[in-house]
Amino acid sequence: MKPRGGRGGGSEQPAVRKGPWTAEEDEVLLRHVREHGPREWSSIRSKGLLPRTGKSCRLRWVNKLRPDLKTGCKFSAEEERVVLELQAQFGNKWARIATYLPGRTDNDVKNFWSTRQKRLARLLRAPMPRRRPGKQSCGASSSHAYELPAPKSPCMEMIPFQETTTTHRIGESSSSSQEPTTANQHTAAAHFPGAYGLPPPPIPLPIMHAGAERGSSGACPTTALLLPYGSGTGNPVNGVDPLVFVDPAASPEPLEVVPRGPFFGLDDAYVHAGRALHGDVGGVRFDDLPPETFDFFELPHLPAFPPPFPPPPPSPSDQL
DNA sequence: AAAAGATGCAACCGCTCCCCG
DNA sequence: CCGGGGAGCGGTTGCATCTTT
Repeated sequence: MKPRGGRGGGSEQPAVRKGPWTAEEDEVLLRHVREHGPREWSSIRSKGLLPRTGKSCRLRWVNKLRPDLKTGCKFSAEEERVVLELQAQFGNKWARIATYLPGRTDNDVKNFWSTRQKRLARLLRAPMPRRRPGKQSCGASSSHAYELPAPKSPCMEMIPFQETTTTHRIGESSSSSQEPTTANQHTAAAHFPGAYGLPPPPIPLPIMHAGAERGSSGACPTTALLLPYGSGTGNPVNGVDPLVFVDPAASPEPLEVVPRGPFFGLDDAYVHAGRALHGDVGGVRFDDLPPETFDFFELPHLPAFPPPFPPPPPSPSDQL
């Protein structure tokens, strides 16, 4: 795709400033929005109001200065659930997903998802390439992934989300030609046929507790010799296999279903079982669980169809 | 207490879409 | 109809902060 040459072609503007915004810049930007609305971003620079690009101004407004933003609070369980369901349905359409979450921006959703993805990848014993020593690139220099002791799969970094990144594309005649590409970026390399069939190692798995603080403090609560096991039977509603714990030493039979949560979009039909064992976990969020909790989750199979979701609500206030 | 690692988030970049002349 | 430019979106990166060792 050829770059649009004339971009920023005003050219006689002061040098574009990048990096963190100052309070003064915010104030100027807010004033502009008050006077002109959240439009005409480019004019901010062309008028010499700020040495920022229109894109930068727009981003600052959308992500930080908009008055209706929920800043500084983590995603609630409900928000988390919505993100998961919508991601499964729409794919990485963060802006679209964000329209269902008042006060959240596409960047918020994107970051939330990314964080979650990284954590799951790590928890599944697929160490993400360290960012400090070099930029991450799945598989590109995959030596890290191959350091895995277990015969899992190469490049498992993206595995945890195969089910979701793929889900929405099945049966979705997407209007966006970019979706499959995006999906492939995450899932193609994550093709790991062996992982689904591999029995997990016999390592104690902590029992989840609602409200448990997140963190890898290792302060995991009680543990039990419960291992995750994909039932392979499929979710009757959305096609996603439930996560089932089994104790292979005692019995090959599934012991319990992992309580629903925001994790893999499990259907409510599977929630009650978890509640029966662990109490009501409806409010448990991904962040609330000890990472070890997920260490040996088996991955659900791909759903056959994207779950339904109601039509988008009226667009939130992008205006003042 | 210090160092190393992990995490979360703000911001930038590249690309596409869409409107307008 | 076509091309230019603005706006928007998704992916990526940099860095400050928090946590763990």
